Amino acid sequence: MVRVRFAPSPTGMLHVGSLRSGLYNYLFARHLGGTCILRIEDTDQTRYVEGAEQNIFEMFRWTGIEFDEGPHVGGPHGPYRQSERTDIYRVHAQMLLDRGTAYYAFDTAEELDRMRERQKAAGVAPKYDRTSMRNQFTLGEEETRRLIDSGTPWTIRLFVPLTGETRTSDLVRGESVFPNKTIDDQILLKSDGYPTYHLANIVDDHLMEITHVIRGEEWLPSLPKHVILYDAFGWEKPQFAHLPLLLGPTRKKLSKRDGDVSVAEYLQKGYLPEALVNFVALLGWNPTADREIFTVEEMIAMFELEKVNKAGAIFDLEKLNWMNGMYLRQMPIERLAGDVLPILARAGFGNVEMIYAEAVVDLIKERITTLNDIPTFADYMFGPIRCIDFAYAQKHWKAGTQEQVAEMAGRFARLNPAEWTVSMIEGVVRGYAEELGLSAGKLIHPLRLAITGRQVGAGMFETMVVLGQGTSITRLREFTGPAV
RNA sequence: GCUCCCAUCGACUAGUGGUUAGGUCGCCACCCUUUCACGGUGGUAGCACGGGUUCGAAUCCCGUUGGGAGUACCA
Repeated sequence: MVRVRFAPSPTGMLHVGSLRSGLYNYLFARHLGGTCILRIEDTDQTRYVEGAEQNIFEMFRWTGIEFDEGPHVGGPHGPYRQSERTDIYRVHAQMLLDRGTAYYAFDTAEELDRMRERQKAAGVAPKYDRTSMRNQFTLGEEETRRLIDSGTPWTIRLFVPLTGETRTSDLVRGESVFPNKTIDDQILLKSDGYPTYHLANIVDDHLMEITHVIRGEEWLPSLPKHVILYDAFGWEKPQFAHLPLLLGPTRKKLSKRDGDVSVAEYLQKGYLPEALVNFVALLGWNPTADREIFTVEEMIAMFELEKVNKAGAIFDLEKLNWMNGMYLRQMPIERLAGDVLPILARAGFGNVEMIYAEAVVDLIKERITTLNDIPTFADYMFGPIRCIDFAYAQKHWKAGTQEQVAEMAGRFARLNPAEWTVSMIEGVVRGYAEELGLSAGKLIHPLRLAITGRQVGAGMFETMVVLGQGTSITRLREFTGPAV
């Protein structure tokens, strides 16, 4: 039985890269009928951000990705918050101490800084120097005991052999070999009693019976440390799969500098969760080259780690926008209208009827990229015209136009309410155009101008139907040409 | 600097020795048309470079170059 985990640290809003990692874990587990767990890695007291954990839960709920075990749902391997497991890590650190694969160190931050400066000056790679720093080996057992008993702050470091090499294996990248002399004696237990990622992660993955570790490529360089740790404990290793990074436009790891990187921002901007998930899924994984749009169910059915790419992928907003538009057009209208009411309210259009919102969304959904575009794209559907496209007005509002518009308003008024349909309105306009010997466009543009104030919009007759007979006629009668 | 990873159109990718190197986004043109979109059609553009291996390399090997990640008592 396959068990995977998504293990974010609550240090900020959930990142789109994290969303993808979580998604891949979820797809992988569901594909194989396994279990996907959520573990909160909150071992850094200094970076803890209030509300971050809540944001993780909320964003995954928004995207529909569910975890089988986690702090929010419980499970047989809890607690799922590392800050609640500190005793476990301490016991395991002691196990390593007993086996001689870890040791006490007493160096202060300043001493370590000086060590790195010396190494840098000497042109050597920065790495903890076991032979010259203050630790169990240089101080001796007795002094070590005395320091600990006297309350001197201490840490526990991983003992990495100076010779030999460590081999790693990765499902997407294959085998790699790391010279042991380049691997640092990583701190496992910090002086504040909390574990570092490396210890907590290995211990929890083992205790939680994780079979596959699927995580970002930024962890690849520390994989040998993890391999050494598993061996030090004498534990069987899970399989590893390091995912290609999500990149910004400059090909560097996607970060805040590159714009919106948190899932919450895309929610706020009116993107549909289905579109975001679909988009992010295809960054680094491709089930088949002839399709772009997939439901989560389809992705689950097709997901394979073997099809995950090695190279990083740029997060391209243009394609996300296109994809969101695709989803917008195929989404059930009721669902969209429900989402759009709060957006309208925020834009100052309160008291909009659900049925009316549905009609407007249906009218313009082909022309917008996100739901947030609605209040600005079609403000005239929710209140009086706010602005007039002057160039458009100049082009289509000529001498005599006023009278033609008035005539059409009169004819529209003669339609009974049941006749307020696209075909009837169109009939009136085209009929009148024929009488005048004009192309219909000569009349439609003035109509559009008087009713919407701008050039770009949905079909004119459809717009008038949604807007209603009374409002349409009123606008035609009250419009007296572009203000000068 | 050191360690590791990576390399197909501008972007996301298909391709696992023999293809006119395919698809999608973007861009351009045309069609549809009351505008803008949608939709349809066509087009633009790519195997980083150099050596091998092979009858034959985008595909395999080596090197170069380029890019990235890591190098914390952060994850």
